[in-house]
Amino acid sequence: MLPRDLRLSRPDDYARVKREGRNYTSRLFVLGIAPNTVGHNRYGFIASKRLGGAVERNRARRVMRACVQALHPTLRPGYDVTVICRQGILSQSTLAMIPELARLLRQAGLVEDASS
RNA sequence: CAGGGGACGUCAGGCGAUCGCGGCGCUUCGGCGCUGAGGAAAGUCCGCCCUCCACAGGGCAGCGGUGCCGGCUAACGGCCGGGCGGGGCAACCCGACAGACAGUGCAACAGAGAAGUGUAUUGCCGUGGGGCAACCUGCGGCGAGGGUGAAACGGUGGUGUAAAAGACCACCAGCGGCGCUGGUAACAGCAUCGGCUUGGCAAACCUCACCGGGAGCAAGGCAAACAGACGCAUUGGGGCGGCCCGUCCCGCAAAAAGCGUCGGGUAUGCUGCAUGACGCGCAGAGUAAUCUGCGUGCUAGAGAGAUGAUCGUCCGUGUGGGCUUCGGCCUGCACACAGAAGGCGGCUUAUCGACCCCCCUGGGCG
RNA sequence: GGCGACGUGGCCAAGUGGCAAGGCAAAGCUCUGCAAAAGCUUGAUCACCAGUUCGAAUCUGGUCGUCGCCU
Repeated sequence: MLPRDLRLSRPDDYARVKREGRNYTSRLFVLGIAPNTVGHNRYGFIASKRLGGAVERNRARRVMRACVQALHPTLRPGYDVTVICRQGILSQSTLAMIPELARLLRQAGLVEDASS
């Protein structure tokens, strides 16, 4: 799913989302969303050092990517999205996270009305 | 059988399905094929390769490191073998293991005295004085006994004496010198002599021997972008991160180039970036570390960072529940430490466990 | 990824081999009708684990944590 085109790569991109975007928070995630001009969505994933070592942080990012992969076809294009995980994500199963992330995206208005 | 030790150790769940990710190759641009984390990838504690500082030279000072002997290695603070010391009944394990008669220094408190051929209002002995006595006190000798301390200036027995003492003697321990034997050496054994004892701390300064130029892949190179000001010069200026030698660069008409200071700007692309002191197998040399030869293999290369998600099945261990004909069966859960970022050799630290081989001690049976 | 510095009561900190200063804060007591101020008292695994030493916050090695720098 996420080839390189669909990922945020520059530090400036993350800073722009943090500065201009809107935030949506749940128990496991913090979403930052800002419109972009590239015509499709781009995603970035943040796992802080509070989660643990490199194994835990890489694991958290992979799980977040798997969730976004499942939801990406239903989303409205043209936005930069950052997903920040909070503590406790490593003890949750992936299948339980997808509805929670979908609820946040719907709250942000990114879910296509037709497909939902 | 129980407990324990060693080791070159080996492994780190296996197989399969669907949806996906990085790299390489092919492509009819739909896709297809191959391949994709570790023993520690970790900590960054050592040693190198590599890159830049022109070359990376010598000496002095300083700083840092290493420190029994021999060997291995590209090198090492690593490894192997040996010696010495310590621990264990043993197999075996552990050791920053040079020098304290080159010098300087340190030892709180307690204690008479803490290293100085030093030590006295505890004590022992002789003797004088006072007192009925217990006892008090002057002088002299002593360092054995008691006591303090982490540590008190050899031990035992005897001679000796008023009482004592290496004051003297015998044996023992320890120190030093010379010699012989074994060993490449560290060292060990033996013999002899000496003064009779000269302690501890060098992970205190230090001495001796040896080693080390500095910085690091965000090194460095190419391209792109941005692009100013000032200063520097003939018995000159600057570099080689201290000094000297030596050597190099620039300049000696100007300009350019160079160097320095300040300011501005910048994480954009490519490269460095993976065939190497490489892995595996066999044979040989060596006690071993290791080396040599032959054959064979190519084995991650990202750039906010690729291994994930959902399942099936099998095996092992632990644990909960149910059934049981006590052999087991069914089912649920859990199953280590941990993720490459230039590469390599080590060390250290983390780690649920499983397996192979060798050895020691104790018990039982034959 | 690389390089470097630092961990001492709740906070700021001195101490560099010999019973761990000081200030702020906190609690208790004195003083007061009550408070404030003042005075007195109380409190430390010296980040952790080993080693050297008679003796370690200090010296040495390792572990953990925090912070800074790189063009």
